[in-house]
This record gives sequence, C-alpha cells and structure tokens, in this order.
Amino acid sequence: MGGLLYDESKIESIVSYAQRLEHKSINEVNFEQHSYAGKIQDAPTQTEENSKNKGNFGNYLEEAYFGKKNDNKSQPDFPFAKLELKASPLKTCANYEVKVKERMVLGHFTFVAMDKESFESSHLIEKNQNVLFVFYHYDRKQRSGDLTIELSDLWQFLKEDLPQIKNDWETIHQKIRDGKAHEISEGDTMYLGACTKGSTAESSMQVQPYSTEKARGRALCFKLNYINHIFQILMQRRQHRKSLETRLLSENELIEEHILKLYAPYLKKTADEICRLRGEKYNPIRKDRHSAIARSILGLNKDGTNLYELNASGITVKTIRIEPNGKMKESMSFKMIDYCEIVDEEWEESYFYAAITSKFCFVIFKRDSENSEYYLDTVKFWQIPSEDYTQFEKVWNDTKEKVSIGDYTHFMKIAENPCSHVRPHGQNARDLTPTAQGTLEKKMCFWINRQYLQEKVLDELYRK
DNA sequence: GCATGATCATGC
DNA sequence: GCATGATCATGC
Repeated sequence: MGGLLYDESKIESIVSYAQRLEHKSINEVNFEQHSYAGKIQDAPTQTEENSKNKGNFGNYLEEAYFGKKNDNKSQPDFPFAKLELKASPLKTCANYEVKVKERMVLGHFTFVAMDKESFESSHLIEKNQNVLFVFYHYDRKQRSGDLTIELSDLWQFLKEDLPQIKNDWETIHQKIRDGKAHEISEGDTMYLGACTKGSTAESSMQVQPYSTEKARGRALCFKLNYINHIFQILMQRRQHRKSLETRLLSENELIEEHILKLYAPYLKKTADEICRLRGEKYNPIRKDRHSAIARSILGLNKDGTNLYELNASGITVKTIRIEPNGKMKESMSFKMIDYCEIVDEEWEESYFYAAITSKFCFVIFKRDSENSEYYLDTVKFWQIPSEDYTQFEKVWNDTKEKVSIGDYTHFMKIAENPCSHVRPHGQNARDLTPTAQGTLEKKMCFWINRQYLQEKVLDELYRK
C-alpha cells in the first residue's frame, strides 16, 4: 500500500505514528497531514446511527487514520509488524479521575476451537504479542473523528502477570473440557475474562465439545479492572511516575494461593489473638474491626489501594460473621451510590457490575456461642454465578430509573429481589449527597442479600 | 426472626 | 469533612 505515513513492517514506526494523535482528534491530525488529505475523502463518513456502534472509534481509527480496511481476520491488524491495534474508551469520573470505561474485548472464540489449544499456542497469545493501545476520551455526543486521544502506546503481556493470565485462560479452558461452557462466569477469573457475546436468543447459542447443552457465545477480554490498570501503568511510564502500589506476589505465584497462605497462620484464632500475634491493637468498638484485621494481614492500607494484584483483579475482600447457628447476621454493603453518575451509566460499565463480576475473598469469622469471641474460621474465594447477574442488573436498572425520575424513596427492598437490595449507607439520617436533580438525598448503597449469600456460599460450609 | 433504617469509628 | 466497611436497634 503506497502513501502510508508509517512503515507497516516496523512496530516503532506504527507506534510513533499513532502517538501523533495524543491530545488531538483523528480529524485534526488528518487535516494537519496535508499529504494524506486526499485520502480522507475515502474515509467512512459517520451517520448519527452508526455513531452508536460501539466498535466505531476503532474502525474509524483503522480506516481513516491508518488507511487500512477493517477485516475480521484472525491475524494481527499489522501482520508484518505482528502488532495488534486496540482502541479503548476512557471516562472521567465525578472526582476527575480518568478511567477506562469498559472491558477490552480481545477476540471471539468458539468452544470447539479453544478446546484444541494450549495457552502457549493459543490464539490469544498469537494475536496479542504486541498491542498498540489507543486510549480515547469517549463522548457519545461526538463523532469518532472528533474524539480526543489521551494516549497511544505499545503494550506487551507483563511477565509478572503472565502466570495468573495463564491460570485464567486454563480455568476457562477447563470449563470447556468439563462440558461446562454454559456455566462460565466472568467472576471465575482474575485478569482475563470470558464475556458473553451475542444475545441469549436460541439462535446465537453455541455448541460445546463435551456436552450437548448449548452455551452463550463468549469472547476473551481483559476485565475492566485489569485494562484500567494497563492504562494506569502506561500513563505512569509515560510521565515517569513511580507506581504507588506494591506487588503482593513473587514470581510464578497465583493470587488465590498467595492470599490463602497469608491467612493460614491465623486460622482458628480469635480477632483479639490475631492482633496480639501481629503486635497490633485490637479495638473491639470498631464496627469494621474484623475487616481491619483481614486487611492488615494482606498488607492493605486504609484506602485498599496499595496492592497491585488486588487492584488489577478487582478482588473484593469482605468479612462475614457467622453466628453459632451457622448463619450470617447481616447483608453485605458496597460503596455509596453516586446519584449523578448512575443516570448516565450503562450496567456493564457500572461500579456495581465490576464489583459483582469480580472474585470475592470472604474472610469468615465465626463464634461458637453467644458469649464467645469471633475467630477466623476460614477464607473462601467465591464468584457470583453468571446466571444470577440478571437479578443484580434488575436492581441496578430499577435504581437508575428511580434516580432518573427523582424518586429516592422506593428503591428495591430485600423481599423484592433474591440477590440484592438498596438501603441507606451514611453516617446518619442527615448524611446527604447531591442528586441528578440538583437536590440532596440520603446516602444509599447496593447490598447483597444475606439470605442469598447464606444459600450460595455459607450453607455448604456450615451445613447443620 | 428479620427487614429496615440508623449509626459508628476510622483515617486520610 | 466524609467515604468506607461495617454493625446496631427497632418494630412489625
């Protein structure tokens, strides 16, 4: 192809061409590059309708900027340089923090094809050895060509993360081999995920090799927390900032195994004893005293932001208290709902979605009689089965709708949904937060129902 | 017994 | 001051 402004056999050339886009839009840069101007007319012009197409920016980038036809070949986008191009949208949060908006889809796969692969020989590795990430600021009111690009940079699998990614891949692979493709859940894995593609309609269901049951089509993706982490790392590298995070794992370790190892010395010891062993003060008045212990053992700071693997995987560490009868007493709370944010959000891009599709690490304290102390009984990793996602989605949608119309008094109650409900979560009844309508309302948050966790997680551990 | 609303201590 | 990770208290 003549007339390209980059050498398509050289990674550096392609990357530096992409970097001309930073802090500018595609149309702006194309306009500046007069020698290329003639070609712009060939570029696809967007209609209002197709600007809603999610892959649109990526296609526009490929065609109008790199002058390539968008094909769905299994080869990398720049086959001569073995370079894959990936565009990823950013959003600016209420606190002005810039984050990646959605998970990064790496490629659709069929269960039959993946069954025959090994991680090392996988399509995933083959296609994504070198990735050129282009992070752009998403704005649904603007056309792709006018969106501002924040960062273009080369990325390769981090060798420190590779054992976990391999384990994630193999977890998905094993489910296929076990004839359980229909049971795959995004929460099964840490960094790499298998997200659903296509609808639940019978026509879009796929066959799997070891079961007659059809399963929803899937694509491999980097889960939201992980792709966001890649963005943060690339930004840090660019700005020569040092990461504030510590790595929990040493070489070739897996997250789950390592965390279980950290808790092992304290199993069956009371909260008080654990604190004494660790030379920390036990404060029986704090409502989050067990959580404080669970976090301290992991080495988490108060914000819970200093450990790389927890951030990159989005693992939610939660403590549960079990009463002598084997039951948990309380439902499980999450962050306060941002009423201004939720009205503009999509379910799959919401905080709550990320939370419920991530692994949970339940640190379970139990007491054997009404008067005795709670002791650390066990640590259990768990994920919400994907068939329950729609229940959480219902509660989230209901909340979004009510917030949109300014109804802050009829959120879903515990009896209305088997999985989740909405309840206050502030310092007291006078603790208010701004709404989409410009008023102030009581702080609330999503809760996971006590009974749901009891049945799905705890009955198995504390069966009477 | 449990749903619901209220509240607590902490640490940045 | 306030977000967070929770637990408490009440009344049906």
